[in-house]
Amino acid sequence: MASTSDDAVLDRADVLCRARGVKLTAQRRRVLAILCASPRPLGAYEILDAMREGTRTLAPPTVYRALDFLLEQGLVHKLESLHAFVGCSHPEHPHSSQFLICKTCGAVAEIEDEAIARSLGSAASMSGFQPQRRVVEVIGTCAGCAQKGR
Amino acid sequence: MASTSDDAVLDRADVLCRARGVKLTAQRRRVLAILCASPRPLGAYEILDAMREGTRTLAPPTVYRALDFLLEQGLVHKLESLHAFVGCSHPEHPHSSQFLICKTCGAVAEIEDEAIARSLGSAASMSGFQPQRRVVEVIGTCAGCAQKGR
DNA sequence: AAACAGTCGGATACAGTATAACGTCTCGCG
DNA sequence: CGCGAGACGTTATACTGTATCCGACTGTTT
Ligand SMILES: [Zn+2]
Ligand SMILES: [Zn+2]
Ligand SMILES: [Zn+2]
Ligand SMILES: [Zn+2]
Repeated sequence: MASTSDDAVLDRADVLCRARGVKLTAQRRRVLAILCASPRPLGAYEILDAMREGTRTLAPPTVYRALDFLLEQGLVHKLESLHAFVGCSHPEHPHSSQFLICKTCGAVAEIEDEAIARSLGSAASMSGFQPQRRVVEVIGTCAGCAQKGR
Repeated sequence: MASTSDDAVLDRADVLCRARGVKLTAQRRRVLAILCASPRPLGAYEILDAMREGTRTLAPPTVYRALDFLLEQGLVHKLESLHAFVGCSHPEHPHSSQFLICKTCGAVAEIEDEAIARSLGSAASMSGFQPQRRVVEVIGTCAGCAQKGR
């Protein structure tokens, strides 16, 4: 993330949670803020370190609980191939997106491609399979790094 | 896996490795055999336990080294969302497949869907992204379990 | 035969990721 | 006020994966 206005994202998250009758508590908001401020995905322990800035004493479960909540609410995504988390770029509507992960610079692009979703869905239904969660992560080199690297 | 003839898979793997000038050693063959005999993906430590059957004393690096080799040779795949491994169902030709993972019975189907591959490729090239590895895992309910569950 | 290089794998220790279990505090409600 | 639910602190522990060092074996060179 690290968008032009992270505060806006946080405020939108606030509104979303209120509308859903769930609480974006201080800890949860803090985790979301840290993720949104990072240009690359963060591991749970990196988030933990970031939250400890300023002599706070926190343990892993605190972070994992906040992450569980944010994942449930679709405010963050987990990148399985990296064991890391990113803020969602468009949490307003429920979605299942795909990720392009640059192994050179670490940047991650979240895309929402209709064609991928369709082909995934039809492959599943051909097998009589009922999808619940989709993990689609492409690891490679982003446009910027490909330029430099040549 | 747990196909009709696991030995056949092993023998084919042998031939493949010989053709490539690499060695399918006893340990590697053993890991592959264990994976092929299992109806569901196995974690590294489950493989380790299986290999210890009969008072053998083995440490994690042994299994991870064998898995690294088998992954490089395309004889097994890693399921990132499960931290587990499966034998490949068609290792003869290099491929990048997709997985349907039933969270009820634990069974995994490896599919190779041209449409998914195409849509993934075109989404990447639209972003100028150069894919190297593709992780596509759909978690849900398989046809069999959906039947029973209703 | 002796020396050597390369690969495989045994063994110990450790790093990184995630959760179980239990206690406390607070808030909203009857 | 007394109660129940949810959030969070705290400790300990489980699970997943690596770094490192060393010894055994194989095939090659001299
Ligand atoms: Zn998203
Ligand atoms: Zn890049
Ligand atoms: Zn395969
Ligand atoms: Zn099933």
